[in-house]
Parts: sequence; structure tokens; C-alpha cells
Amino acid sequence: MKSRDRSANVYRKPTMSDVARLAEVGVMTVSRVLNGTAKVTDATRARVERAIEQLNYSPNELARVFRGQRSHSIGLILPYLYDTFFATCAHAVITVAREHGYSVILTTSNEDPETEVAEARSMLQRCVEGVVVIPTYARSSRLARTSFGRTPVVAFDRPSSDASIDTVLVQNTAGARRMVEHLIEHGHKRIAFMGISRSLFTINARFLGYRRALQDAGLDENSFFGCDSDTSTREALDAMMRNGNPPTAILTSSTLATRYVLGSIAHLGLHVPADLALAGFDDFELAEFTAPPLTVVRQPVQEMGRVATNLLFDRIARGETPQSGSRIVLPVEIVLRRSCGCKHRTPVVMQ
Amino acid sequence: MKSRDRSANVYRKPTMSDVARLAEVGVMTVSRVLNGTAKVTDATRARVERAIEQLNYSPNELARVFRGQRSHSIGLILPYLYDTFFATCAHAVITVAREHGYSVILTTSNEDPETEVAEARSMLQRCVEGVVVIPTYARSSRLARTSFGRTPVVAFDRPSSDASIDTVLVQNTAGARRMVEHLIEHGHKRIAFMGISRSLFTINARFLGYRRALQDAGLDENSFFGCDSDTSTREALDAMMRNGNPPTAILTSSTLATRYVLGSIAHLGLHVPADLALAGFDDFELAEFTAPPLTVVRQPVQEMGRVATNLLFDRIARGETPQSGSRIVLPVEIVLRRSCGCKHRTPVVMQ
DNA sequence: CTGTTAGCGCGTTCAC
DNA sequence: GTGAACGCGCTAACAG
Repeated sequence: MKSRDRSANVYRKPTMSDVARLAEVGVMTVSRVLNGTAKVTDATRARVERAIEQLNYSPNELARVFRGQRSHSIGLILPYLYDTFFATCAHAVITVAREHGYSVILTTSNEDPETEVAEARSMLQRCVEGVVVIPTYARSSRLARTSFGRTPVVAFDRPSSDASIDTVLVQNTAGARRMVEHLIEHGHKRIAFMGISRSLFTINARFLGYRRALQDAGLDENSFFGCDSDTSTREALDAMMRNGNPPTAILTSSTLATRYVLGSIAHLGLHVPADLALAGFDDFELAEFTAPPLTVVRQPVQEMGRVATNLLFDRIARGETPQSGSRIVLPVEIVLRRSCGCKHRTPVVMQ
Repeated sequence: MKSRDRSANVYRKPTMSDVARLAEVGVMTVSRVLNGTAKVTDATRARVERAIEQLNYSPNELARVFRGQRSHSIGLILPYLYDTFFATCAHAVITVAREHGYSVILTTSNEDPETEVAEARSMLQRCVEGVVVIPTYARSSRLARTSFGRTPVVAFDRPSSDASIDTVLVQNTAGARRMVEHLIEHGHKRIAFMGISRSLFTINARFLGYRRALQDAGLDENSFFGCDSDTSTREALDAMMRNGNPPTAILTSSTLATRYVLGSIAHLGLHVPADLALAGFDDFELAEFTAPPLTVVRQPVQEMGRVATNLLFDRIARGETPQSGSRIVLPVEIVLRRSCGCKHRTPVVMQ
């Protein structure tokens, strides 16, 4: 018995030829009804549609792609998903993809360059038409334009180490700089910077803005990189404050750092902004309800995801792979609440 | 000129037969080298591997799937992604999927039943081997076991309207009940419940726990469903407090509701817990840094996602589609901080 | 051990 | 308007 005898299968998804047989037409007619590729008489169309209904048939998208059509899917690689920032990015990407009728294959790199390339590879093997990615630590990301063949790639939030990849960023440096200038306007002369690691592009860019503002004002730097846990942050802050010349203000470089610093401040019994003024980078939903409400640099998270994804679809549509990637930088806002020393009852957004 | 002349293409991904030609072997040999399906001499293997290297060949996963293999991908449908709760769920699912060597196709339903079925359909057309889903509002979700054919489906966080679908939930009712009992122990007699909508399964389940605790204590209910914006929440709370007999404690039924209530409380100038005690359902990272730190019912979010996904892989592995879905309920914890009136300096976790 | 053949479900090409 | 044949990249089944 040859494999022709497909009825032997206990269960099998109906195929186009099943529909054709039931409707007593050729497979091509079914295809035409499905895609509206050519004219079909109303009578036959009705027969086909009824057969489709009866069999609960739905076309095998994979076969279609396989046949050489577009896969209507893009890949998205993020470091993590439990971070609100990244999740919001994902939301934006998925939303734009849906607007274009595309599906998203989403994976996380866990900030591991190996995982990152492996996942990218897996996506390409699945014939995604493009990839949007937040690269792992800039230095170590091994993503290269060349390994993507003609498949477009757009990096966002952090640049890729490969300059020929399109990139969408926000004004990390300028934002941090303006925030520090604001703290200086409040009269602070000893301003500390706390972050996770300088090897993260965004953190480093923000640090450079901080440094620049201090230099312009002739002030000294005081930075700590290692806010990766409650205890390390607490110890660092404790050491800073015990120092003969403790900071009177702190700029935290990410929501995570902000959280750890907030915890440490509470633990040390410090008062914000009386004992220590505080400003963070990256706004978050509950920033208004911390004690006191937090002043932050707000980045256009959704916007960044949207712009990156639209850029990708642009590349896909034009089938072009640029020699030198474009670089788009989105503006940030300063949200003044109370932790910096301002007295605003409701947040004031600048620019 | 027939389509045989493939060299006419400006660019084309190398295929297995390209490799075979270069290595001067049959395609099957290449396949065998790739999959280790059968023995190949070291010599030929080396030749093949060199050809693969040279061509930078990587197998077309879609063709493989198409050929009747497993797709090694599962679908994940969530209401949204910008909600931390859902993002955390997604993270858990993706992590487990990766452990199994599977990719995840992720989409959002935006709580719209139509979108939900459309996305499910699209996933099936893409040959996912299973689907994990947080169904839209229980009443309206149109997901039915039957429309998935033999593809397993697991619902979590909320049950599906189709009882034959496996479901993983948390103790919503019991958790809320215990939380209210705790508020009662603090001496509160007028406890309000604030939530988004009773048509959401989780919110309703929590409300039932609240109601039960009050009934057991012989107290009256006071609930508001409509915390879907800052203003509606503020107006509702304002009305409650102006009432002759205002509540002395509130249980909010989700992080979102908590946020709105927190904002309203600040706006009305109320003091927590002196004027009004507060407890929330669902813990969040900054709960410790609100003023005062928030007492909450903590649900095992990651755990729920993991359990659901493992259950799915279990079904996939066994190729079974149960007649009646199993129902797994995960325990919750009570995290006592200060907003309920407790004086704990650090959180106390119960059970 | 290795190569050849025959489809998987669909759409393109070309006859009818 | 409609249908038959062919092949997309890959692998199971069968030769050699």
C-alpha cells in the first residue's frame, strides 16, 4: 500500500486537493478562489467555498512560503522580557507588525552574544523577512550584516557593532546632560552617577552626558558602576555617604538602578530630596507614587520601537540592503517631579 | 529558458543540492551529515562540511517542517505586552520553550476575541505544535478546542470558556479572601473593593473572595468596577469618601487598579494607612517603594507561565488531546508591608 | 555506506 | 474559465 492511501491516517489536516475533490474542481480553482488570482464563476466559487466550510480547511501558510512567497513574519530579539522597558518595546514592534499583517517570532538573548546569533540564525532558517533587534552589550554582539544575507536588520536602543546595520536610538547623552544641569541649577555641586555597567551602551552614553555637564560646570565626577543587586548598591551608597565629602544628589542611569538606589536610600534612612536629591533615567508608571515622586529623563520607548519596525518594513518593501546603515536619534523629555528638589505638585514635562 | 536556470537569480540562498554539487555527493548524504541520520565516512563528511562552510549554507527550516517534521515552534497569545504581568508570563513561556529547543510566535489579542481567534488561526496555519494563551474576557473568548484540531492548547491566568482546554490558574479567590481577613484583623469594618471590571475572570474571582470574607464576618460590601482611568477612579474614590459612611480600607484587584487608586489617594490628600488602609492584588517591583510600602497578594507569575508551558510540552510529547482539560491551581502568598496598617520594617511573606 | 526516486501543499505556467 | 503538470528544499523509502 503506497503512501497515496492517505485515508489511512487517523487524522490529517485537510489540504487544497481535499477541497478540490469534494467540490469536484481542480486544485487551481480552489487556489484562485482563495487568492482571487483570476476569475471564477459564481457557481464554482460557491461550490468551493462550501467545501472549504465543510472541511474546515485553512491554507497551509508554510507551504505557501515554501513555494516562494513572503513569509509575512519578522523576528524580534530582545535581551529580556521581564524588564518593562523591553516589554514595551516588544509591544510597539508587535503592534506595527500586525498593522502590516505580519507575525512576530520573539526570542530573548539574555544578553548573551552566543544566544543572540543562534536565535538570529534560527529566525533566518525560518525565513523571516526581517529582524528587529536590541543587540547585546555593544562590544560583544556578534551580529553582522553579512550573516543576514539580503534579510534586512534594524537595531534599536543600542547600536550594533556592525555600522552597516540601521539603528534607532534615543538621546541618551543629551538627556543625562540636561538632567545633571538641572540638578546643578538646584545648587548641587557633588552629584553622583550610579549605574549597572559602563559596558552597556545606553548606560555609558548617559554617563558621558553626566560627565560632560560636570566638566562644563567645573565639578568633580563621582560614579559607581555595579548596581546589579540590592546589596551591592546599598554598600556602594553607604560608602559614598560615609565619605568625607558625600554627594548631595544622584543620577541613576536606568529603572533598575533607580530601584536599587531607592531601596538603599530607604534602608539607610535618608530623606529625598532633603538629604539627597535623586533623578533617574527612564520613566516608569509608578514614578509618580514613589516617595517622593521621581524626577526622570523620559525616553520615547514606544516611539522607538515603532520607528525601528517601520524602518524595517520600509527596507523589506524596497528590498534594499543599504551599504551604510542610517542612524535615527529620537529626542527625550525631562519630567520634573519632586525628588530633584522641585516643588511641582504635578509633573512638569520639558521639551 | 526553463526555471532550471537558477543561476539567473541575482541572489539566492544556497540549498542542499548546491552543497551536494559542490561536495560531489548526493543530496541525501548532505542530509545525513546534517542530521546524523545514518553513517557517513569521515572523508565524505569532511567534504560535505567544507562545502557547507564555503557556501555558508544553513538548512531551510520551513522546508523541513513542510516535509512533515515538527515545526519546533509554539504560539503564545497574550492580551497585551506593556503590562508587566503579561510580560513576565511571556518571559517564562519563552524561557521554557527555549529549554525545549522551541521558538515562540508571540502575538497580542488586545482583549479582542476576534483578534484572538484570528491570531490563533494564523498560528495554526504556520504549523505551531501547540498554543499557550491567556484568553480574552472569559465570556467572550471564542477559542474552542475543536478549532485546534489535534494541536494542544493550554490556557493560563484565566480559564477558557471551553472546559476541555487545559488551564493553569492561581488562587484568586482564596488570596483575596485572606487579604480581606487580614484587613478585618486590623479592625476594619468598612472595606471597599476596587477593580477594572467584573467581566475579567481574575477580577471577578478576587471579588468573590472579598465578598466571602465580608459575609463570613457579617460586614457589608462596597465595590466599584470601573478603575480604567485616572479620572474615573478618582471620581469613584471621591464619591466613596464623601459618603456618610466611607470605607476605612480598600482592596484593589490588580496592579493597574492599584496605580489608579494610589494616584487618586494622593490627589485627594488622603494618608495611608491612617485615613485609609490599602492592600493590592498582584505584587510589583516597586511595591516596596510606594508611600507607604504596599501590602499585596503575590501571585507566582513566572511559575504559572512555566507550569502552563511545561504542560503544553507534555501534551505535545504524548500527542494526546485530553477529552476534559485538567485544571491546575497555584497557591498565592500574602506580602505584608505597611499600607495595610502593619508596622513591619521589611516585608513579611505568609505561606 | 551512498545515490535515486517520490512526494509534502501550494502556486506558476501553459494548455484546453 | 478551468485543469494538469511541474518544482520550491527537504527527507523517508528504497535501491545499489
